[in-house]
Amino acid sequence: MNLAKTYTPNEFEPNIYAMWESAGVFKPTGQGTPYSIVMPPPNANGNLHVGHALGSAIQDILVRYHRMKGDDAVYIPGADHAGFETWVVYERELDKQGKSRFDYSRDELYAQVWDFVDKKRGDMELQLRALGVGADWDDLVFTLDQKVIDTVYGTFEKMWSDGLIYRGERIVNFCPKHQTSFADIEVEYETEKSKLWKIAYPLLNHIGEIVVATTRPETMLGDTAIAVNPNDARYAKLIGTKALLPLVNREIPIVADEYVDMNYGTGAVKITPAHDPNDFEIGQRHDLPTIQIVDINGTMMNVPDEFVGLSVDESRQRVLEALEKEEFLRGEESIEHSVGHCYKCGTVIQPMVKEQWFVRMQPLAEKAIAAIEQGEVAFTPANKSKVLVAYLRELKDWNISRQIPWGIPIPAFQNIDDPTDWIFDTRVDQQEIVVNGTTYKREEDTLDTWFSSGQWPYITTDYLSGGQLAKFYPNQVMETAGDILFAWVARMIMLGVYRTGQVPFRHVYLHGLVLDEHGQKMSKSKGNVINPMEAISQYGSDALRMGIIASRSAAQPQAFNAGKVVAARNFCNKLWNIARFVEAQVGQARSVQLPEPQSMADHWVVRQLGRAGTLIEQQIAEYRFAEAFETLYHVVWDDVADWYIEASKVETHTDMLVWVLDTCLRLAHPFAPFVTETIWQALSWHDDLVAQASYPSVCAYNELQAAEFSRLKKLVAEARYVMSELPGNDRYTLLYGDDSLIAENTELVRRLARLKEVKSVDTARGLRLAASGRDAWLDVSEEVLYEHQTNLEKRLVEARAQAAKLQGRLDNERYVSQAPAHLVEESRQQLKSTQGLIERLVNELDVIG
RNA sequence: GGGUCUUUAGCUCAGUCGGCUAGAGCGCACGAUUCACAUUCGUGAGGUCACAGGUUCGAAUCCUGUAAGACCCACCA
Repeated sequence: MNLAKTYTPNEFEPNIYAMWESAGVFKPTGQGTPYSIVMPPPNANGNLHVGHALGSAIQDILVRYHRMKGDDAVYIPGADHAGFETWVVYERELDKQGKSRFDYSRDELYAQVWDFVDKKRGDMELQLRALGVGADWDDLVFTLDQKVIDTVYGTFEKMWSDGLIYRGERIVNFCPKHQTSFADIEVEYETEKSKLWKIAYPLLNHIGEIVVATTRPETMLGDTAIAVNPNDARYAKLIGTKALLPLVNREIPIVADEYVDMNYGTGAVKITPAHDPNDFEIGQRHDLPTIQIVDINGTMMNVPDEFVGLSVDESRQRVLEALEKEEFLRGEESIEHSVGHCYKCGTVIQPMVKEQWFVRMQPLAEKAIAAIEQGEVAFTPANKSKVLVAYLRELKDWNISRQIPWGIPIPAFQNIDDPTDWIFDTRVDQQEIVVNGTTYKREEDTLDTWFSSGQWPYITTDYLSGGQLAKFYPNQVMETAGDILFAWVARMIMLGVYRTGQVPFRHVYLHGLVLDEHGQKMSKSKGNVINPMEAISQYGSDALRMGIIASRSAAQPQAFNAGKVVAARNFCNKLWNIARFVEAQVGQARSVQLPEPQSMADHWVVRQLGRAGTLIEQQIAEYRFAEAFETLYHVVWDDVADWYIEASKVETHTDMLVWVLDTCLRLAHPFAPFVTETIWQALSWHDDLVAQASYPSVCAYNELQAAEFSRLKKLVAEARYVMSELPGNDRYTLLYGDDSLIAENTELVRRLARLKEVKSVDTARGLRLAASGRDAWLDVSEEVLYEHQTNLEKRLVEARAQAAKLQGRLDNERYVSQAPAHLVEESRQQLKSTQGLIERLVNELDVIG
């Protein structure tokens, strides 16, 4: 025997992977329809999490399946430099060494992080291999590879000349801890309890005061106006006049702006253009000065001496105290409002005015919306298309500047003599360049990671340069996590359409968040993180793959279920043992041919495997992976192992056994690549690898023969059931009369039903197996027969209820006239067979009674 | 404020176009077991499909509303 007695995945999985790689099975064959999936590049700064196990299992199933179907399939792997994410990790490392980013230049830091990531990246790639990911490693793209940077710069230049990229002074989301700005999408809002303070500003041209309401009193130090609604009668005559800003004693105008809600607060709003997005816009409309009062460290500047250098929170307290003392406070009110936080460190985001690079989004979004609405990209689940379009419609300009050293440098230079003169240039390794006698200095910011990863499909396939993989663009499927629909999928569609004129992929499949076993979100701080590598060492890679896709539907946040992983491990063990049985029967070296079914069990198993194969194809085509796996699980376990293998112990047809196992291995391969390959290799029936084999061939069978076996199964099941209801554990004899199905299969029936004996009799006696409708009895004693009477009565009641229900349905004229004819016919047949059952049960009770 | 999703067995979840007695895994109960596998085999119990209406010959499935929960978006100072 080549197959060991026990199934021990950890002993063979690494070798199997090495075998695939050295045989080059993951390379596109150049034959067939191109089928491509590009891996969402995992962050190169750490370990894979369980979400990767789910995503990569689905991606790998699709690619392996399509390869077996004869497509020219490729799975392009990647690694993400993950700009800000990695920077956060590295900054922590610096912190541990007692260093800070300010101890080094941008170029030095870039080099350090490069080394750091280079070390980490290998781990991630090994982990993907452990998951069985059949990716074409030679085509791996790292998001800082030269070709990525070249393409990204090409896009930047095109956008620049198309007027889609501009540099502007805007309110940006700024994290004072990480000292960088963010895109809107990177800010996490949380609802917090706070207070709405009312502050009196003395009027200059009238007697009295105007009271404003604010949640951020400290920002009053930067106020440059008060705004009221133009239709607000209360303030009408104040419009155009001035008020005095308390504590600062600055004269500020009272302006009218539609933005102000008359019904909220006092109807008068203090305007701080430098630190609030709405105030900034009002400031633009009314030509107000912008005074920055919070610096990049989150401390106060440009304010009266007593507040300079205070943090925002301290400043709030001191301002309130001062206002109280000078009697400007006019009350406070408890409210709830949402506050933006840095999604990495939780620090409160400070909106502040900065000059940054922005992408004009609406021209890009419009084209993406059109493509989505025309169905050029399909979504699973389908509703996500609507959700994405709604997002795109509201999309505002995108801040792509990041004040961190780790990332792709922004390819722009500024005239040292004219700050408004910017030029595009890719010589970002030089701090200064001279163009036509003018000196320009480098922009020190880097690009938002999503700006480059948003171009992933056409970069990885070398589509723009027309490389070897160009035919794989657009990709067939983008499989990724549902929570990056906006951040990534949206940008890939927009940039793909912009740069290539076509959508980057035909289908988007989104998987949901994997929660812990109790349905809670996993997090390091809760300590409930499931490590996929531990699951692999415990149960095997195949088991994790199947266990994690089982019972899971698209984009649904669902708990990790270790029970499913165990069940999948047991399934692998079942496959293993089917193979061991077959090996023992037929040996290792032999050829696999399309067999000719002989016994009715042969015909039946051919039918079952054929049906399952077709069903799995449909289910994969509809992205129903959990159901496809369930189909596989049941055909292998229930049909093949529990019935066909058992039947073959009575009558062995070796060619058929070989074909059945071969078919199971092919069907199972996309789901359980390691164990199927291990068996395939151990048996030596083929010279190739199952990873390169084709999807199972269909084998002809006779439906009548297959149906005969189904009838036999029914008889066996009834015999088992009736015997389990009988007292004691005796083995019974089955008696049969004029019944050729039993007569021709006495040994099969005896063995499957665990009977003592199966023999023919002239006169009926004992307990009739009524349900299966065969001419068969269990040879039981009078007492047992009598005890069994109640069971028969119970079944008779059930059968009569069923018959009444069917009769009622058929008596309903509207059912008969309006329901589809085949359903009506089906009901008639059911009624007939139920009536037959009732008759047999009544006879049986007569005999006993 | 707007939107998306979820609610089915003790637990975690499937259930496609509305159509057989609503399924799976785990768990539970009873039984088996030298002959591929205790990572096994057989049998069974367990469900008011969240709730209330409606449409239909027929609803877990479609419509309306209610409740509970999850998530996303949004500038309400």
